[in-house]
Amino acid sequence: MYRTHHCGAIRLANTAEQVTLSGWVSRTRDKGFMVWIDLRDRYGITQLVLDQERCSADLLEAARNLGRETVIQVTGRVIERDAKNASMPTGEVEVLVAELNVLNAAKLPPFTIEDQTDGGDELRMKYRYLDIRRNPVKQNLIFRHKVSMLVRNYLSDQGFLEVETPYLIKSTPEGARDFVVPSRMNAGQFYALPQSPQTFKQLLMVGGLDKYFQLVKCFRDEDLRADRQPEFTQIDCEMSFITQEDILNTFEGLTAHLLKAIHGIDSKPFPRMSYDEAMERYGNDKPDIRFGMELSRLNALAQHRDFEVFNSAEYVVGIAVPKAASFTRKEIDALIDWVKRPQIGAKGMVYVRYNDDGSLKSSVDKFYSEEDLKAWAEVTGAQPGDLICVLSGELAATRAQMSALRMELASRLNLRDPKVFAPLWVVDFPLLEKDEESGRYHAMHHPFTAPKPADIELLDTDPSAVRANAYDLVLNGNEIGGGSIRIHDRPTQELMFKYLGFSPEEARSQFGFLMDAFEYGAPPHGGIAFGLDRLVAILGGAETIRDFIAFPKNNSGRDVMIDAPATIDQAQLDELHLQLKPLQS
RNA sequence: GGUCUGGUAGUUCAGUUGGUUAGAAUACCUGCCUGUCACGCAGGGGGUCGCGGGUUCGAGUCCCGUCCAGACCGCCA
Repeated sequence: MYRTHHCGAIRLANTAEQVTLSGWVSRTRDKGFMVWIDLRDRYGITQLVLDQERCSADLLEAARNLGRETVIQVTGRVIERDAKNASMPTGEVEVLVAELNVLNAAKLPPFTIEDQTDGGDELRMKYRYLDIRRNPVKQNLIFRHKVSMLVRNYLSDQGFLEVETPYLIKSTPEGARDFVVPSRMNAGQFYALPQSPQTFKQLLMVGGLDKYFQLVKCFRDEDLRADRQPEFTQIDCEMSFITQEDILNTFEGLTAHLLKAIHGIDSKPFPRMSYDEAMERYGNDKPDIRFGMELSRLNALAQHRDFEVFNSAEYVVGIAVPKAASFTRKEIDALIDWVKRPQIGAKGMVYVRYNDDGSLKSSVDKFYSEEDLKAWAEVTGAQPGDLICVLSGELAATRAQMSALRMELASRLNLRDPKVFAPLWVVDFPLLEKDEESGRYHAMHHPFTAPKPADIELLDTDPSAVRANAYDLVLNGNEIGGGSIRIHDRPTQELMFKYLGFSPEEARSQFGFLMDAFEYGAPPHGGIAFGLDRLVAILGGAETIRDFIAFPKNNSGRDVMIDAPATIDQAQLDELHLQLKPLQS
């Protein structure tokens, strides 16, 4: 028997019991006459003690020579400590070691296995199995398990069935790039890994399962970000015989349940905002509504003066930055440089200091009177002590710039409180989005999304005005879920593919199975999918999702621990009927 | 595909205007230490300054290229 107790389990009540513990040597404190060892396992740390009087010289010597992370088993008696440590759960007791058994030696780890490790990210990823021994990472994985179980139990209680769908499916050109898998048995043919189980869950509805969910891996071969991995987990859901209202209520219920269970927060009802309103007020379809600084259109007030930059702009927009009038000239210049970086792309920034004494001072005083500036302040809601930032230019680009500036300033001013959770439904998304390069329309959500019935006639006249029964759930400025009511009849789906530029043949070869299914009694249905990794990270109060994934990929999509991806040998290539082009060098 | 930041001891970092033998902390090793818990004290070992080229009397430092890492833009139906 390796152990009678876990390392986090022993208390004063166990005093005088003989116990056997197994775990890792976290730290030894060697006073010569006496040695303490912090023995660690998943459940906690128990202090072991050995000394000259109560232990043999050999045993003491063996204990002094234990290196960090050695796996040991000890047997001994639980005793009350002379000097207690109130900061740890097992701090009132220790185990007086009678037997010590080294189960496995350990090389010196490349970084310290401590909550505050000295290891950098790259090293931690390379030795992720050591990183996972650290409390912060371990706790994140435990937290993720907790969220997953809350989701599973909640949805199961609501009558949802978890059904697995295949990972080896078919590539489709729409949407994200697919990861492909060559087929050995079918020369020259490839599977694709699913970007989502979208069509399968719709077919489960046609199959009459009524309510489906799955915690499922999805794969997208696109560039990574701090919050984006090539393989990620979705909470994928679909329901039959429902309206958009039913879906919003059901998953508002799920999300509120999580917020209540994890943070004790009552969050219902979630506010709702149309896509158009979100864009107008925040310049963004996933606004962080924990703070203000809403966008105000200043065209009417700022144009028709002598300031050509504004006069020639499609859109002039301002925000009131609370208590920022005290920014120094240097700080404001730095801010202007920030918005002018290529990533943001603004040409410049006009600012107005609304001083505490009520006076207004701007970078464009030459063109605007104090009366003018006062009007800007009224529209933006600026108070004395605030700073008004104004950008101008083409509508979509300027909105994006101002949205980025708003988020940046909120971060700098600590307005994004990680303890506050502000969920928001964004609804009435446009059905189609014009791709400026190709001039083609593509589905904003996906091609199975139903247009709002009232807008269908606009498809021919004004495609970008057609709204969809599509919705996103936004939490603190992050899109954590998105879904739609689906098309469930063949003619509408064919029409949609036509508008998206599919030939009838392309539509049939790629999605014929789905449209065939629609002809055999497909129920009205719709659904939603949550990004579990991101949801867990946000609920856990973190920015990056990587620490909530046991074995994440790095920025370049590499697993630096197993060193993947990697080449395969010629025999494997031959078997798969693949021939590699020479690599460019 | 692009922009930016970084790469110096096992690790995290500092390294001034280009100038003597490249430092600190921590980790590690040795010794000491009668209640430690980030134990303490004393001593010690440890460097291809990512790689290649260039400028220079002289390069960790400047220039060019390249590789790696990170953040972001594009991309992510």
